[in-house]
Amino acid sequence: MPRVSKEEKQRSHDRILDAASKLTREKGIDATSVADIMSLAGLTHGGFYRHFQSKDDLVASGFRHAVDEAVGSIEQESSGEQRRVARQTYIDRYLSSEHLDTNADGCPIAALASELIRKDGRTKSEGLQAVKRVSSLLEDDVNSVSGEVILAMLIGSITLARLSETSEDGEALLSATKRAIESLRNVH
Amino acid sequence: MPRVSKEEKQRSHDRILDAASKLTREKGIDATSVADIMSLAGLTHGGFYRHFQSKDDLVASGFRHAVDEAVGSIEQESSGEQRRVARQTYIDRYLSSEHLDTNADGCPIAALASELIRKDGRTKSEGLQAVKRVSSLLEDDVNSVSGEVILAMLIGSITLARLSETSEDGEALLSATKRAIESLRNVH
DNA sequence: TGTACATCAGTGAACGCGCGTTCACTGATGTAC
DNA sequence: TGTACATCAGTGAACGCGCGTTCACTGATGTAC
Repeated sequence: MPRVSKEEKQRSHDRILDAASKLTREKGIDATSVADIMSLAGLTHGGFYRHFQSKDDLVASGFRHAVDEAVGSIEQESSGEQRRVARQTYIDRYLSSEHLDTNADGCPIAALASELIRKDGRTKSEGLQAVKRVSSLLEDDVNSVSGEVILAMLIGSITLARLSETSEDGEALLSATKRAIESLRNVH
Repeated sequence: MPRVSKEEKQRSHDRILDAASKLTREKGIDATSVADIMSLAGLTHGGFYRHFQSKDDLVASGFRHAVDEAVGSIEQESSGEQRRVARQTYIDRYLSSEHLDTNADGCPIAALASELIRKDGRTKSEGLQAVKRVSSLLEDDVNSVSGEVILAMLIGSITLARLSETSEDGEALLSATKRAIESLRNVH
């Protein structure tokens, strides 16, 4: 059957990126194999190296892809009221019960945090950049609570909520975190 | 040379537990092999199954061991002023620059969070219990901010601090989190 | 526009490697008399 | 207390397996004339 057109190759490339981005968030980086990813993308593992240099390369690209999807559109809202609304929407979605069950489509930083810490090279660097991007998105000009602290609360909260015994407990924690963030905003 | 006395076996057992507890926090669960652990404990891998039923069994036990070491003594302080002091000491140490660099001796929940979420069986259950124990330790009777929210802030904060480009950035985030926790305490 | 040929996306078998686990073995420890 | 024997902690080779990566191959795509 092969070879395949340039357009078809680009579509394959995108599917591999999507598959990697979701599978790594769902099962973790180490537990996701190249063959799993290719299979989800509807291909066999042998063709992988026509698209990426290595698994590490794909993981870094897949992570970046996930971050772009999560915050890319919000970053466009350059300032003022629209930015404020987008930020609040982001927080509300982050602390929603949907985000609690859907790791595969959820925040890539939260999903991969303890693996990212131990990575190096491009994957680590994409992790650092992601934290910066989301932090600056959450930065609020009118008061002094930093975007990084808010992000820490979001990540810690969704992580612990996923380590709760029941989804009710998890949702209660997410709500409590939301109230805490609002309290912090009103302090200064 | 073998066999070895009961006391000697107990010492081996403890060394294996210690080694597992540190190595998994340092390198992650999947990236730590049974042979690595046995080697750090001064033994060869073959003897492992005289001590534990499986790697999973050891990981769960090692995690429990780490949690006991971290909070066991503080849990003894049953109430009142001593408890309050112990809790503040815990938070100060958690948000210290020492904790930033020493993953192997640091909070096991933060070190393994995104791996624990995906585990099942005893390891997952030890993770759930650990969150409960540390949360209730951080619960403050005099005001309404829950222990779980504080723990979420601690875990999110140390994780992001470890994903900072410089240790100065990391320490700044830890300090900012400390101030945020104090603000929350004074709100209600 | 049509033809001849080079390219290369995708396939599936194969590679070397490290993993968790098993096993035959050793010899000091523990126990029964 | 001393002796004979069973137990079993620890060793190191071996197992089957899945992994990331490589490779010869196929045949449609892309290109040069």
